[in-house]
Amino acid sequence: MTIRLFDTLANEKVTLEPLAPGKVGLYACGPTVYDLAHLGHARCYVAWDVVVRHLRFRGFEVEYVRNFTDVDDKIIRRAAERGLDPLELSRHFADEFETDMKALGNVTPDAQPRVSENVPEILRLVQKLVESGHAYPAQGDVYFAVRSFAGYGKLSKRKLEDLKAGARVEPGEHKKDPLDFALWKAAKPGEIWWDSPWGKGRPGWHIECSAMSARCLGETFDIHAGGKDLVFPHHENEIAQSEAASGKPFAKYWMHNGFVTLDDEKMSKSLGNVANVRTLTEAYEPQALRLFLLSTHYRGPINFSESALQDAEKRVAYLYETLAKAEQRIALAAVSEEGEVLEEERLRALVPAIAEAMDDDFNSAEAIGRLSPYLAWLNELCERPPAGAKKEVVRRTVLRLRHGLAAALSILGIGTEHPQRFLESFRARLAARRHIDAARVEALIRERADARKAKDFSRADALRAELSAMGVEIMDGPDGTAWRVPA
RNA sequence: GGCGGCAUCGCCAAGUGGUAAGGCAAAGGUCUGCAAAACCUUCAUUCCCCGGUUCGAAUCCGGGUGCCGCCUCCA
Repeated sequence: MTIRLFDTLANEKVTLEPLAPGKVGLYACGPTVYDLAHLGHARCYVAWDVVVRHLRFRGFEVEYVRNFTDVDDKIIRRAAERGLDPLELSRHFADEFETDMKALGNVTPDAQPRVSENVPEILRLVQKLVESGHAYPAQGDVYFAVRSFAGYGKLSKRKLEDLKAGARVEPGEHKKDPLDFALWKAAKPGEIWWDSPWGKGRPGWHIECSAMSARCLGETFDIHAGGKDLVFPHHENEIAQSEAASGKPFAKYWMHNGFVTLDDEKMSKSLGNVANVRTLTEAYEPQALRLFLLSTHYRGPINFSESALQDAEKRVAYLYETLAKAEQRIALAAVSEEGEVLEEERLRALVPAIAEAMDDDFNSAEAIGRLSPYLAWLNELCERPPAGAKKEVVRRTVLRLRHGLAAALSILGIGTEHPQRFLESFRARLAARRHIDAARVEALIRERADARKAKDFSRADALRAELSAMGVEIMDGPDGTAWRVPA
């Protein structure tokens, strides 16, 4: 088993060879917490979550670090607008962020360092860069001298000469060269500050990731991940700072995810077309949102649309209905995993099929595609078991399939909830969306049952039509009539 | 202007040299008192266009067209 991943630095798919065999350190650039998480955050952190899940599934011991940037210009500005302490504001949105991540089914990172709790580390790093001549103080600020680092541009494949055209100096900055960037910013009156050898101030934007990744994972670590928009300048600057300070390679591999677009345009705050995660998870089933995000390869762009999310909801309903059917079947009578099953080879192929799709640059779309025939098979076994097969053999096959699916689905983080409970809450969500009153539905179903018992089928059909008009589908079964709200 | 990406069925979307996954929608069938769900079948001789390389190309090369992104805060 080898894992292949697309490395931005090498600009091609490479084989993952961790620094220490069997162990992977992964640092994902976290959010700047001054507002609710948007769909772009959801896309990105679901992608890295699946990377972590899959590496763990493959037996790697993963140390997953995702920071919070909780000190920054935008936080300071937003806090000032609201008359709040900046750290109070960022703590609030960090909590909200964690709520959203949980709703999306993401695992909690092993460490979530914050800038405000790592200022001493940051200062040590800045100091080191000043002492080694890679950085210089200027009127309370400290800047990194880009031209002092030979490898600058190697990640984003840019030449210094090309960059010069776009570089600029903001009023109030004291750069010697327009390409230089701030490591430390002098505090303006009223701003949050920490003491430093250069006076009161706070960290610049890029330095925190260098300091905190080194602290959590070491000066050299395996994978650094983030959105494509961070390649330049953020990640380019991190490399410059970190490698200039340590003299060692920084991250071995760089992974970047594609953007979320809305109406085929990049979703971004400056365009004002942002969809926040909270609004979406309130309106739609979060598992469907996750399935939608994973149905496209993480490096490509993904366009958000209502219809795509509705398709995902349908598929999620099918998935959980299938799993619930299997659980019911299994619950009928105890059966052990050991013994005769139907189509042993096919059963054995399930987990490898999914895992191998994921080995190839975490191709979740391919993996989801490979799941389909197994779900159809499971439905078939539960509803129409092969005529000649022994009940125990069918049941054992269902059990093995269910366990195989559980393992495969755990890599994706989909279908991992308790099926029956999930379906109940999903139905409640759909019923609420369509203003369906469950008590009334059940009353109509009882009335229809009486009509059917009396063989008054025209009355029964009229009641079905009434339910159908409400948006309710009913299913007659041996144990009575069940109802659902189609997604 | 510099750099980069993308273009695959009505819609979404895998596939980067070996002869087009999967999902949604649609049509037919099985099942059913009738349904729903489920299952089965059908649904791109073709991958934006034009050339080229090759025994063979959606996949590689050249040209064109269209869309998008980065170069400024952004996942």
